[in-house]
Amino acid sequence: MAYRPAEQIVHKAAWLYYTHGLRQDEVAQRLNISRASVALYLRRARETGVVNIATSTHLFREDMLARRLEEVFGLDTVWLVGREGLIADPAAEIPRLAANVFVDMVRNGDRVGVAWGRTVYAIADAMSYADREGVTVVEMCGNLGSPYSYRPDQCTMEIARRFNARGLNFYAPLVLSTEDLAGDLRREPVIREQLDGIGSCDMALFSVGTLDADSHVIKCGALELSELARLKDLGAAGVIAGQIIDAEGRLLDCDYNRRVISADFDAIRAIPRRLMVVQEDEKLGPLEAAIRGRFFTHLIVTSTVGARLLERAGQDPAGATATEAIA
Amino acid sequence: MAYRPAEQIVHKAAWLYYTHGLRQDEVAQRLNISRASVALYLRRARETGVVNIATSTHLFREDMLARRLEEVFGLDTVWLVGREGLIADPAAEIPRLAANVFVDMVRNGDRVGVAWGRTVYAIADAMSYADREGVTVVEMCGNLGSPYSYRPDQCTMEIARRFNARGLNFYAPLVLSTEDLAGDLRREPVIREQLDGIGSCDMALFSVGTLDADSHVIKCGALELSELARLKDLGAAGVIAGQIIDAEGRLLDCDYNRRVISADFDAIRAIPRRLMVVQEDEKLGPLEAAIRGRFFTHLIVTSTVGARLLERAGQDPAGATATEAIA
DNA sequence: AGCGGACGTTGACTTTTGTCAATGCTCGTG
DNA sequence: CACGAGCATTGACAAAAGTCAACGTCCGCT
Repeated sequence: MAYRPAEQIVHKAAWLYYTHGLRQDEVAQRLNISRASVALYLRRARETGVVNIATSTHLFREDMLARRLEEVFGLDTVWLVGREGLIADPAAEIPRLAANVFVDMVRNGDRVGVAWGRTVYAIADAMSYADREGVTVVEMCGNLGSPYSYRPDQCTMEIARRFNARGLNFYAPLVLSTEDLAGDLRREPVIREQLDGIGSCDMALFSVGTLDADSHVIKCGALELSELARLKDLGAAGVIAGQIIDAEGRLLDCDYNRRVISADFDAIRAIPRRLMVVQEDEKLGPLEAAIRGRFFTHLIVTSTVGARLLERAGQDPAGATATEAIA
Repeated sequence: MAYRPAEQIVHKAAWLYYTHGLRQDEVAQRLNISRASVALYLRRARETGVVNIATSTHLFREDMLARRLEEVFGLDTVWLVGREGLIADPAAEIPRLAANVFVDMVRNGDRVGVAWGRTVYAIADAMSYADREGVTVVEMCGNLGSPYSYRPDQCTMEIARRFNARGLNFYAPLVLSTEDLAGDLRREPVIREQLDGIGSCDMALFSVGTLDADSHVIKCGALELSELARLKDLGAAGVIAGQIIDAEGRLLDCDYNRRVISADFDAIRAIPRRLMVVQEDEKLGPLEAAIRGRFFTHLIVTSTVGARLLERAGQDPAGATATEAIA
């Protein structure tokens, strides 16, 4: 990456200020510029990721509930947003927390798969810029012109931009009109290659979708409202990377799924670190399905959902009281 | 790790201030404490690693020289400290840069091997505290009561402390009086286990030592001054983790090496990311030997040394002029 | 119970940082 | 070549953050 000389001075100012601990006026003197410029450069340094300020997310891991969830469901790490007294609405805090955790989980050279949805976009939005090197962000599902929200490819690209990374979009729609066409397309070398590339990711970021009249797959037009009832009868329980799963987390055997171009579930599960982020308390059911399908290793949810998960798994959510006590 | 309630408020203040972007007085109001306390907590948050401020090290990777070195010697990443006009003495900047790079390279759950030396200790000293989880720091060589400087085990422990990590020290001296004793000790299960654990590290940090009257191994008493001449005749070129290597980077066949308890070279090379840091321009020779022995994948040196390495490898250090131009 | 020390907290003051309108500079265009 | 748009830079002022002595509180000890 060619270095614009203008950026050089920003790096120098940031290094002197943040690493050497000089004051702005000292930095100004050292670099022969005004202090106002130093202040300006430092702001730019923070905004562009030349300087990265990360805050510990321990706050959201500190109660017993999180540890119990990790233990009971065999997860790597669980973060819970409860009533820490930080903000009125826990759900609103989730993308911010997820962005912090996500940025921390991605390192130089990583290949990162992202699925899309409202939550994922909110995370992208809350992410700080970071000066990673050699990161690749790959889309985990086909594309879709979402009329009311952000498109999957925009989502991928936005995240890539924040990591100074290369963004790889799928050259295919998420869902096609016929099974045959989807099959043909999947066999196309370009598409094949993209699908195969998902399994070699180092980490993944996604959410799980619901299946209701106002859920994402419906609203963005991937799925017809009329198909919904029949799918539910077949046992549809949630949506992962644009594909419908049953209550056990298996790919539902249905016409819709056969017309979809998206990541293979085994490929997803082959990714070592998979961060699942769920904002809404209403997604409890789909989340349980996703757990059974072993789709993720790291989880961020509200403590309400955390407690319910344990309850419904026949576990006493002991420590829930501790959570409440935090406030 | 049990959470002292006092720390909780520090985390909360840091989260609100750094992640939500509130002002100190707003944080104070939200947490029902005085603004002065908020300022205090925030400082503590920074000092203890609850908040981590990392500055990009791009500044030290920007010239062609670094890229040429990576290419010619097959290294992963090279950072060069030249005359960026930041500080008078490039060598003094190296531990600071190395500390930044090192902290960035270690992630949760990593097992990190550290060798010791003046440089490694200087790095430990310059490191910020970070709130890593599940990190283990293992000593890569036996111990030694260094009269004039820090001991290997102190070095390991200090680094562990900064990562909130577990530190594993070697339960053996670096060098013994007889070959037999060293052999027996190496075969002891406790020691065997520690030696074996080195190969399973995720990353390593070390420097290379010289062999002169005033070099580290001599000064700390590991090696007798009287032995030096004979070792040089045998082809001794440098020191890696307390062991002597020849110009080709191979373990020198000598009495001293047979009496040493330290990491096996193949185990070191089995570690995927190995950061070599060299402060002194005088270590050019030992460094070349270390390169030939493929001891490291990442390198931090002065640009003077960088240029010389290329020259002596028969490469024109083009771009050196570019380096100078930076100032 | 009384005492003393250590440590956490705060208000008031100082220093440092953020901001913004005004100015200067560069470069493409008529 | 002159002009002006757009952007970088700066000085001066306002806002925010840092500091510290004084005070309060808790806890162990006599």
